Amino acid sequence: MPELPEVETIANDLKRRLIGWKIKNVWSDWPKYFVASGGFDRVRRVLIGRGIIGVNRRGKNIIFNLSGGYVLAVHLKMTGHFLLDPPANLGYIHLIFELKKGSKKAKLYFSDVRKFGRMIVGTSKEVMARPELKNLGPDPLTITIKEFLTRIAGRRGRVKSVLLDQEFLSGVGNIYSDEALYLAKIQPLSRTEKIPPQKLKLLFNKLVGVLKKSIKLRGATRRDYRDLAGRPGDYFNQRLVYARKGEKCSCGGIVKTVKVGSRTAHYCSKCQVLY
DNA sequence: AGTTCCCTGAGG
DNA sequence: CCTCAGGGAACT
Repeated sequence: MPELPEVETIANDLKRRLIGWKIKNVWSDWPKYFVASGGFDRVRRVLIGRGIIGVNRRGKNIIFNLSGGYVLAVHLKMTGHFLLDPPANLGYIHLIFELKKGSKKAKLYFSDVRKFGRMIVGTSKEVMARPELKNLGPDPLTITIKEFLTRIAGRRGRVKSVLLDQEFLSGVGNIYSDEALYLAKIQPLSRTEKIPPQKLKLLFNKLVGVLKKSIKLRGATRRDYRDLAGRPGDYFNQRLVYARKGEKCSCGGIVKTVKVGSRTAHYCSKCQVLY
């Protein structure tokens, strides 16, 4: 599911709701989530009793800052999402955090059909030094256009692959790379080194624009993504090319797909230019 | 730079 | 039955 706008939505919700709460217990029926952190038993020992003092996003990761300098980094992968005391059980719950604040109690559920999610637990220093976090590129919402142009000038190859590379920029995935390339009228197989500078500038502005628009709409829900309350995001209904194969573009062209690596790119075969 | 795999479910 | 799915690590 989740790309930058979805993870941003969840992280903001978590921050608003959970700061000041304490982890009382942790349950999981899928200990594989914790293989990279020394296993579930160790993770339980580390987490139980800690307070939540902050929640942030780094790329597509949610970072829980815990008392004592510890952090929990969560990658939702394809289908993971958090639910805080949802009105209904939405299923596929493989992890539960029991929380308390004074005499109040709450349960934070992790729902994840495909069980691809990953959790990393440890001291802040330890976790941030791990390659999956340390090697993340800058965030598209904080990088300047100048930095973006410098970075992309150092990259050659298919622009779609470069946008998806988390070491280039962190947070962009299949939906928003397709949408940004569509808005900038660049065909996804274009080589970065052949795209004119003014078009790269446009690409960056369109990328930032579409990410911000989706954050306002609380993300895109195709199937699994939900916010903390279990509500879907609205961007998917307003998407331009993603998952619109065969539909007509406003220019009269038809939306086609092409495989780029292991991903499907969607583009208008008429108005997007191949460089 | 291009597969393959991790998992499960939906849709053709 | 088969292919595909918003991600990314680990392999050639």
